[in-house]
Amino acid sequence: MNIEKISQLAGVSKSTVSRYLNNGSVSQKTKEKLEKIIKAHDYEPNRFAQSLKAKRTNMVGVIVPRVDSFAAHETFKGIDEVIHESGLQSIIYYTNQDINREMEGLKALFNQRVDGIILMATHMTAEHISIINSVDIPVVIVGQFSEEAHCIIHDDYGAGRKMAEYIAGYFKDDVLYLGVSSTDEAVGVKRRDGVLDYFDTLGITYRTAETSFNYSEAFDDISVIFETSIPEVIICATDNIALAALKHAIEHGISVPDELSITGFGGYNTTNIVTPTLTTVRFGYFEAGEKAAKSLLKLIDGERISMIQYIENKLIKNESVDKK
Amino acid sequence: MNIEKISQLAGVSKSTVSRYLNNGSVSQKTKEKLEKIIKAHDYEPNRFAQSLKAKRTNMVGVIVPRVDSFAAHETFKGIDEVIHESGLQSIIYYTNQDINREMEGLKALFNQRVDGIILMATHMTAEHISIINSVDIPVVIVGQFSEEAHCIIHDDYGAGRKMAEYIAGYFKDDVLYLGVSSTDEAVGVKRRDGVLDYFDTLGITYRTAETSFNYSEAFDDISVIFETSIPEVIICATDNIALAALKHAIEHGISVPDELSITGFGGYNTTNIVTPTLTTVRFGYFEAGEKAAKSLLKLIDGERISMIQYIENKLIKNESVDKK
DNA sequence: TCCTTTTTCGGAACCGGTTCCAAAAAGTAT
DNA sequence: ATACTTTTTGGAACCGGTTCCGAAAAAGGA
Repeated sequence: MNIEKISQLAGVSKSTVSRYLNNGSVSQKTKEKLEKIIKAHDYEPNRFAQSLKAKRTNMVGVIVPRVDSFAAHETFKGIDEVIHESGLQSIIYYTNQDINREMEGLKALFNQRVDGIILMATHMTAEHISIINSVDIPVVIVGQFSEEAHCIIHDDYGAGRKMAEYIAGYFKDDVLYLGVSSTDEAVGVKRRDGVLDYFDTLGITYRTAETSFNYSEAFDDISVIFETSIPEVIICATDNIALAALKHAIEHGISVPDELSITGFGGYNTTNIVTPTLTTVRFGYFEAGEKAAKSLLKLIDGERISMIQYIENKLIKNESVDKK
Repeated sequence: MNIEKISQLAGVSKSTVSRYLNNGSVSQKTKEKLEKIIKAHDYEPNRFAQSLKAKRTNMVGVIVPRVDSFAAHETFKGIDEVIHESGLQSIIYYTNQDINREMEGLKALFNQRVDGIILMATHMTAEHISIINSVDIPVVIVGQFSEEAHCIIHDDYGAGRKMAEYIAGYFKDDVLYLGVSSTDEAVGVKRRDGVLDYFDTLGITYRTAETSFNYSEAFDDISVIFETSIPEVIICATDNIALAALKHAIEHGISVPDELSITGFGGYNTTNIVTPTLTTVRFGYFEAGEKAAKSLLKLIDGERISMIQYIENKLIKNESVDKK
């Protein structure tokens, strides 16, 4: 079934059917006739033929570094919900955290003629920017910051500060901040600075250390750190790291939160499953995904939007902090 | 840049360029000439134009009920890896566990002219089958069984049996099997029967109860069950349920595994994060995804494959069982 | 060298839509 | 009824490829 056959059945021309299907500048009579025939044969126009001549392909590309993290999931769900509701399709380009495949993905999706791309970036490089500029379709970055692209980011500095304020209410010293590499601008730098700047203004003394995003690597690092001395409170840059710290503490009979308080960042589901439940900052991952998709749709429609949009987060006061 | 321009630059006809791009029945000389020109302008053929005339769209549809479970993730990763390596694109149709959207997805993806569909089904209904039959492209179902469709399934019965054998080595009575609704054929029926059939042959006495896949609902159900009496060992139909049981035990000062042994099924990452680590059966989710994708590609190429393929699983002996 | 076979190539139709333009029909005002 | 405006419609070109078919060129054989 194609537009030609429909037009023959209705006794009109192809162009009339096409017009009916799109803007609809068609008389009431033909409209009704076509509606009936199209429904009867449940005809749907061929997307490829449509996309060939028309500008829009009604597909958006989503570049996803991983799918096995809470943050990535939630963000993806937010994106998909908006895209799906708008009647578009999302094409996933999965990179398995390989930053080179992010570049590939940008090019490949552009060549696919998607209408726009959402990039869940691991971190931004100059090469990213240059490809994004060379690709003349809208691109929205979610989760990482860049001055030269539209991006949706979490208020990591604010999150750090919230946590610092909360911790400062109970502890004045012997704080350990366990961060990640500062190659990650959002988590490694902003989040850390949010915490430490506030401690600095209050004159709270702290130590810092660095580990990996990976659970087992973090676990090993923590074992080494705790060998020398165990702090009163450890502020971990991610929930995963905090979970590793918790695991270590339980294994070594260190009571949490009585002897050691632990906090994370993220608001992962697992933080409510472990015992004690983990104090953390919950980020609006889902909202970020939604906003990214909505922003992309606006850009596709030619609207102008602000280059940076922030997503709120919230301190979740759970059991892993000693509220003495 | 399009095929016409390339052909003009090379001084040959469109058809020659097309032939070069596809089967390649072109003389060595023109081959080299075209290669150079195409590389110089980094030309890539328009997929929509290609798909219009040619049969294959080089896109496969993947219907995904959820992305926030370990099982779904791993399966998806397996699928994506194979699809991506084969130079195809996967279009995700996310259903958010709404079974009606699975039907929608089948129709929508078919209308999109994808070459084939992988369905990560929640459970199979007659309607599924009828749609799958009406859609005349290959469909592979992963994770659920149906006699009338190609499917990749986990050996749930075998997994149940393995666990039963292991548990039977330490416990002879006071076993609780906490299952899920038998509307879920794989988990609710097969997995349960694998456990209970073996217990029956050995004459081991047990109780059974039923709960939900959902962590919090399971948690509430467990609280009710444990009010009357606490068994020596609880075999939970999923890791999530087992985690809920563990949580309850820890909260109520029930020592695991000394007073209560707990097991799950799934092999989720979280089972190694909690303390004690959880004894479970690890399913080959990633392999299932891979096999589903490979099978689909074969079907697309017109090969015949067997209707049912099983994926192996493995008992993981962790700390949550009392090996007295 | 001539004939036959094989390989390479170009022309044209086609895939299923969209869009522009001019013609036809309908509506309105005089 | 006529002239003018607006709405509706059909024809044809086009999007960027693929594919069939027959012609031309190259290769092989006698």
